[in-house]
Amino acid sequence: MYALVASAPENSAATIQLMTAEGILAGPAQTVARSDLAGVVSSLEREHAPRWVWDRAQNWYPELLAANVRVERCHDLALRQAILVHSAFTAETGYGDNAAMLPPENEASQAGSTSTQGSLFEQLSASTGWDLATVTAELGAQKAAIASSTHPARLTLLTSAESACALVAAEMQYEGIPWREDLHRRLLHELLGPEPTGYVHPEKMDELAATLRAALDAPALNPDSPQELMRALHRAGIDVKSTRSWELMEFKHPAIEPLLAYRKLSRLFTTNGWTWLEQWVHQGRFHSEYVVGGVVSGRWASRGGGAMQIPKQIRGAARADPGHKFIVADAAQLEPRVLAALAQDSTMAAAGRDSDLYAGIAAQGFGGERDMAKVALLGAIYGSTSGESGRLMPQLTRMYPLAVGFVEEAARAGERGETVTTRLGRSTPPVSAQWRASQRSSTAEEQRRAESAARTRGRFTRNFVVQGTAAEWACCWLAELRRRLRALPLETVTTSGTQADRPAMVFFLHDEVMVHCPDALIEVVTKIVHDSSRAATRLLFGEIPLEFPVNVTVVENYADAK
DNA sequence: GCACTGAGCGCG
DNA sequence: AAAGCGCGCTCAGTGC
Repeated sequence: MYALVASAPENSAATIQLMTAEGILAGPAQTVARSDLAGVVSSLEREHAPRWVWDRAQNWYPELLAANVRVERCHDLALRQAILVHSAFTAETGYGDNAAMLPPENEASQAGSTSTQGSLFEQLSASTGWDLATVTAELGAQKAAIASSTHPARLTLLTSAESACALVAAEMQYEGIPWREDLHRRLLHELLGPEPTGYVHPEKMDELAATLRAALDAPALNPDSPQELMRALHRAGIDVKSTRSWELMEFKHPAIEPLLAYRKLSRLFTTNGWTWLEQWVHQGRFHSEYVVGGVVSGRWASRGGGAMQIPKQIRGAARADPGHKFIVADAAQLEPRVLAALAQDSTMAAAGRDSDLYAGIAAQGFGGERDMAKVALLGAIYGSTSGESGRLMPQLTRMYPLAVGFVEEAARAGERGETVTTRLGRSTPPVSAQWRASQRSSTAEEQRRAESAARTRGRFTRNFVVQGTAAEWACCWLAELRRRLRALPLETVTTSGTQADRPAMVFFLHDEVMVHCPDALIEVVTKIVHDSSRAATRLLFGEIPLEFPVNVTVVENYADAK
């Protein structure tokens, strides 16, 4: 059973239509005031357990969660459309030409909540989501496109898992990461000094700036200005081409150390300091919005608060509640393993038989040098040509012709302007007409630039197939994890039997997931994490002679993970 | 004053 | 040791 959810003509209402899997309407559509929506959804969920179909989960689910209503499954039509529009598997179906225009994002449901940004136009357009006719037509068009595609099973899996992730993302946003404001403030005080009042810098930054100005003999220097800084460095005889820290570290000069220290503190103060704390941490939780499929490769992005760039420096402020632990799980060497599976390179798969793939590769041919094996393999996935990893490529190619050949072929296709596709069917967007035109250029200078652009695109497509398929593995892992956690019988696993005592996914970062878990459930949830990873591997690749091991640590404090 | 870009750096 | 992939955030600087 499907339950289609759409915007009613009146903005403050929704239309709900039940429909069978065969597309037959089950009863009349009902119009529900937005304020009654959660109650209606809750009772339909209990009665029919339908698959909810809506323009975007993000436009509907947050308000349901706020009313403590959760759903088992959905179709997020916008996320499915983003996949199907470009997928090579649906290229012959004509779907891309007929897809409905993407629904706007509902501003009110977003995590930022300060609502200071966003033009008047955006606020107006945000008020109208898809109506019932659009939702019905788009669902039909998507089902038809998948059914007539070259790989219906893979696209069904991908679009289902992606929709499940939309639910995961909204739930994570709602839960938030347990975040101890007092510990964060203590960390800031230790590193930066007392909280400054007004528009001044913290003590420790001012001290370092003064040391730096003295060392460079530049009393008026603003260390935040790359231009001023570059001039001052050159005057002091430090001949750098940029002021990047790795380049500065090559030089020996009394100004380098205070400059690097200043940079580090400045970054902490401006990005994750007191202002960040006030803006993003409320009632002991850090809430950020996740953007599923926000990256071309299908990885998640985040909006607001920089959830996916939390520096290691402040992870100590993430603490599990009393009686709880964080279960932090990350997939070991996910991308190299994905490459071995995609290329069906059984030699590389054999190297990954034990839990450390890099060590296995090092043992097979890099004289046991694990770091060397790692640099070489990542270089192959990123398209490195120079430096140490570039020099190691010939040896890697001799050892694993299938794996290296696979990414090389993806690179060549990208250079020719073709699209490439992940295991489950996410394709790169087509090259622009401008890009294609530039490839047929006449002058030598244009030719040189065109070749450079082609190589850049080759590195992109080379990485896309691996990073994108890794994102699909992680997406399936999350979906399986969510399903299994929901299936835990509430009364047998918690003392209080309340929603608050259930294990909750609270953070996800590409190949790592964090579950906030009551102490009594740590063993059972740890097993679920592992079971879900094995399920994800089977869903993507079937039965293959390669494991995707997951490292699990149980900690009170996120800083103690790995 | 606003929108945009580049530099720099945080994460994987 | 080197600088190859994908992002988001902040600030300085620029152009209107």
